[in-house]
Order: sequence, then C-alpha cells, then structure tokens
Amino acid sequence: MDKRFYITTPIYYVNSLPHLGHAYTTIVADALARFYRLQGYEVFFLTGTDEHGDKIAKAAEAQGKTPKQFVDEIANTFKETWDKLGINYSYFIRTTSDKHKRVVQHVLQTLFDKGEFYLDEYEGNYCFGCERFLTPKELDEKGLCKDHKAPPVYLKEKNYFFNLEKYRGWLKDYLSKTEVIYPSFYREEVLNLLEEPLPPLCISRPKIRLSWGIELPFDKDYVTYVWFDALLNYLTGIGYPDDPSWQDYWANSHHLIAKDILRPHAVYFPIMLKALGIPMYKKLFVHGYWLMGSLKMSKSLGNIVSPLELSQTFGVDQVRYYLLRDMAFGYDAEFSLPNLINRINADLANDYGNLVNRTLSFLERNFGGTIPPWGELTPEDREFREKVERGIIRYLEEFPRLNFHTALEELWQAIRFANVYIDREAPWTRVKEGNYQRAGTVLRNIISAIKSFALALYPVLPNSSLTLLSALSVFPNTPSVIPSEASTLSFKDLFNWELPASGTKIKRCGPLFPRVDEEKILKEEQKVEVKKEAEVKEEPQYITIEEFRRIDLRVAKVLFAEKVAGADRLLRLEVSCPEKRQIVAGIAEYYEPQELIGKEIIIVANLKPAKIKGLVSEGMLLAAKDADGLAIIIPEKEKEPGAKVG
RNA sequence: GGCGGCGUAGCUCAACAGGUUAGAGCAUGUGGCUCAUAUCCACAGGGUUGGGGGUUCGAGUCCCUCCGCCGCCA
Repeated sequence: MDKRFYITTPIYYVNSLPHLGHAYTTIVADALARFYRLQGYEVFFLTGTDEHGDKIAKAAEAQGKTPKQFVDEIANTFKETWDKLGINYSYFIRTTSDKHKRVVQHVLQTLFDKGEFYLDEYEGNYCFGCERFLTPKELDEKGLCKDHKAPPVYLKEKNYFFNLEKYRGWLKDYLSKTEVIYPSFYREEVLNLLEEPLPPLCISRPKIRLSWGIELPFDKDYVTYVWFDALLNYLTGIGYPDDPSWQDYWANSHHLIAKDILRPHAVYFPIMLKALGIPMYKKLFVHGYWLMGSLKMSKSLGNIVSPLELSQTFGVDQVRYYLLRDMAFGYDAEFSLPNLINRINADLANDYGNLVNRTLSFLERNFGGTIPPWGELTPEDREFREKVERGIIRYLEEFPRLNFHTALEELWQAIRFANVYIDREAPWTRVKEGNYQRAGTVLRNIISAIKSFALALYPVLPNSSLTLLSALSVFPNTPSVIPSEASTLSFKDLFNWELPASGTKIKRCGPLFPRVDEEKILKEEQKVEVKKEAEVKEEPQYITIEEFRRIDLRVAKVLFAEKVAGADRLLRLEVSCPEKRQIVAGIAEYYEPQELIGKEIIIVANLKPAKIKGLVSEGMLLAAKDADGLAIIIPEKEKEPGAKVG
C-alpha cells in the first residue's frame, strides 16, 4: 500500500498581501507535510495563488499596471513570505500558468460535451466586489452590497450555467455517510445548506466586460468564472490529467481551508468532481479565524498582523508554535501579543529551551560534552521514560487529527516532567558526591528525551529542531531545512533511547529561544498603534455639530473694494458685519472691485487674522469654485450685516 | 424566522458515552534549589461551571426556559 499524503492550502487571491490568516493555513499545511514525511509518507504539498477575475484586473488598472505585471508581483510576494516562514511546499501553482489553463479548458470541454452546461440569460444586480450577481436579500436598506458597501450594477447578460441541483441528492447522501468534512460541525452546516435547492452556478463571464480569465474552449466570447477556475488547481497541481501518478495522490488528498470558503469547497467542488467522474477528495479541513480583539481581521479595519513582521520580531519557530498551540482547530481564536509572548517565554524559553540549556551545559562542564555510558536504571529512570513516551504517543495521535493544541500540550507534559525529573535526581549533587555514573545516567536519559522532543517537534519548530539535533550529533548528515531532511529524519527514532550513542561529542548551541522582554515589545507596539490611529484620523471624518458651531459664519456687507497693488489675484474689501473689517480675498481674477460694492457676502468671522501682502485680513469670504470659475456666496434675500449663518 | 455552536478560576482551555471534594497551564502569593535563559521545583489562594426550573440516588455533562455572543441558511 502506497504511503502518500497530498495536502493543499487554498490558492490565495492576489487582491491582498499575505496576512496572518494565510500564514496560519500555510503553516498548518507545512507542519502536516513535515509530520507525514517523518512518518515515511511520500508527501505532496501544494500552495499557490489565484490570479484571475474582475477584482484583479481592476486593481492592476488602478496601479497603472497590466494584470500580468500585477499578479507576477503579488505572487512573488507570497513566495517570498513562505520562504521566509520556512514553508517547504512541493509546488507553487499559479492559475495564470499555461499548465493550469490547459486543465481548466480540458475540464470545461469535458463537462460541456457531457451536456452539463447550458446558456441562459440573466439579469440582476451585479457586485464587482463579490464578482457575482446578488440576490435581493444580499442588499442592505440602501440597496448596497452588504459585504462591500458598494452599489451593485444592473446587468443583463447571457452566461453559461452549471446545474448543481442535479447532484444535490448525491452530495447530501455522500456527506452524511462519510466524514470528509472536519470538524464535523462544518459538515452539519453544509448538510443544512443542502436541504434547500441549489441555484445553478454561473461558470462564465462575458469577455466584453472582463477579459482577465481563462477563455471557454467552446465559446470565445467568454472567460471562466474565478471559482470554477480556482478550485481545479488542486487537480492541476498533481499533474491531472496527463501524469498518471495524479490518482495516487488524489486518493489521499487533504484540503485545508478557512471557514469563509466552505461553500465552494464543500458544494461546488465535489459536484464538479462528480460530474467529471473523479472520486471525491479524502478530507476537507476547515479552520476558524484569528480574531483581533474579537473582530475578524480585515484590511479596512487596519488591524492586519503581518506574519513577516511577527516572525522577524519573535522568530519563525516561535510564531509557528504560538499559532498551532493557541488555536483549537476549527474554532476562532483570539490573537494577542501578550499571549504570544507568554507562550514564547513560558513554554519555549522556560520549559523547553531552559531544559536543553541546563542539561547541555551541565554535560559540557562535568563530562566534557561527551555522552557517558549508562549505569543501572532506577525505577525513577523508567518512570521518566514512560512519561516521555506516553507524551510522545499522545502527541502522535492528536497531531494528524489536527488537534495541534492538544498534541503540544501532551508533549509539554513530558517536557515539564523532564524538569521535575532532573530536579529530583539532582545530578549536580551526585557529581559533588563523586557519583559520576549516577549523574551520567540521569543526564543521558534526559538528553535522549530531548532528542525525541526535538524530533517530534520538527514539524512545528523545524529550525530549532534541526539546530538541536545537529548539536546532539544525532543525525550527522542533517543538512538544512530543505527537502532532503526527509531522508535523514524519521519518527522511528522517537523511542530509541540509545540515541545519541555513548561517546558522542555534543556541541552546545546556546539558548534556543531567548526570553522576550514583554514590556519593551508592548511599548513599541503601542507607539505603532498610536501612529496608526493618527493616520486613521487624517482620513475624511464627520465633524460634530459642536465643531460646526465653532465656526462663526456671518452676513457681511461690502462697503468698499479695491485691487491690491502688486498682486494679480487679490482684492482688499472693507465690510460691515456689523463692525467694520478688512478682508483680503483671492478673487480679483473673477470679480471687478466695483461690482462687489454694496453686495452682501458670507464670511468666516472668527478665522485667525492673517497678513496677506502686508495687509491684515480679518476673515474669509465664502465662494464656490469649479472649472468655469468662481462665484461668491450671497444671501438669497437681503439680511442685516452681522446676521448669523448656520 | 429555521438549523447549529459557544458561554467553566483574572487569562487560555480540560473534564470519554451523567458518577467520588470541577482539573491543567499562565498570572498571583509563600517556601526551596542553584545545573540552567532572574530559569526550575514544591505548596497555596482563587470557580454558586451565564440565570432559573426539571429528570435522576447523582448533572458542567440530559430536558425545558430565559440572557448574552457567534456562525450558516432564509
């Protein structure tokens, strides 16, 4: 039986830069990929970018770029981000690649030939943000799209439709009999949705309106709807339909998504597969959101946490650990810096890092850094081994169920117990008594456990695990993070207490996880937030009625007007409001002094006086300006000079 | 409106199909150790398990109802 594991992330839509949500999904996928590799599986890990659609074409246009330039840039940003986060994917798929286009066209033609599509005229409210027609219920009171707060455009057009309803019964039956969707409450959600008839899926967009997409092979006037295009990436990635090995991977396909794209993955995609005669994928893993102060992360709220920034500040392994440890897979979790720092300091620095450091430095100081031979094992030594093994076994059970938070907690119980064990057995006291054999046995027991911790944690903490394992000289050929690690590292060695072997020379590696100065970081963070708030405040905002009332607007009668010498644009006015004032105004290009005299105008009476060309201006007159010129504002009926405007 | 989820110590979460004084970790307090990244170990305080009612010998766990938060669908 083939041991293969195929894991995918969604292909990320290139209308935004990588954020924490993307990073989480991708890190989970990477951790699973590494986990299965160490279990001896042949793993294919696919990620990539989704690059077609209205939004992309418009975003490119807004930046004065061609769509191609635009998507190339963003796709590269994603790649760079994943490289920096140590994501070891097998293939990065782009929906604009020729390879993918051929697959999409092949699928479209196949389904068209099978008669799955029909042409129909449709009219309705189209939202460019959603890239689809909206039902009346998706509009708010003002007739705007609820998601995008933008007015939809009324369109009438012919399109190709895919009759999903035909397959609803099959899908309902399939999902209720299997456990493809995990956690199961998302399956319930989908089943609930399948109680109602499914509307047909529009799979095309007329080229007249949008050309940034894959052309329908059977109608040159249309391109493919983005979702139909995007979902097929999971097939393209493993070489469908030409490379025969695709089926081996497909039989073991696992798809990670966030809950917002449940419907396309749990309804559209299975039906597309069914219509094509391709077996259902094996698993759909659905996770929740990282909330920022209980709000879903979103660009407009300006609370995006940059995964790159985080990893630069705290370290890649630290961020990976926090994300996997603090979210119960499937549920939403709250992202917080104090929690992140707490995890780093308490779990990584204090429990694990310090355990490693105290053990290795003790070995170096008292045993010259060489692994001593075993003495006789005491019941305490055996108890220690049992607890370590139990923790690892529980970890290995929970991990593939995506219960990373439980898996890590189980393993940490073993790590914490290692600290208890070393305290109880106090090798430093044995050494003082001259009992090196006893001290050495305890030390070896711990070092072997550390080797297992590092190995087990490799999927979560790849960098520090490799550092540690090579310091322990356990896997002397351990090169670097990149692919060949699978050939040297294996979970088979998790329960091997003979590693590292007697006589092995250990190099110290210094603290693996430096403690984080919480106060310092939080202060810096506050500064950034204050800055961000200030920036937000610069955006157009409403003013209050009180703020408006502070402006003293009055009617003023022009008593006298003349040009200001040496200035083409300025007029000097004397006005009564009712006290006499001098106002200098830049209206000489539009008004002759004579035509103003006797007129009533509106002035801002409490504007801070300013000197213009040596003349004091005690106020400002109101005027409206457009391309045709300028017009002063005058009361519609004559009013007393000084009359309040408001 | 329909379906579903959540609400347990200051914080993050446990508690398999109802069963002894509701558990961990973090944070807090006290003591100890000194190999170690001011780390580690021990002990302690802290909860009327959102409110109310019911079933049961026994309920955080089942039922009803109310409150609050959330998701999907309409």
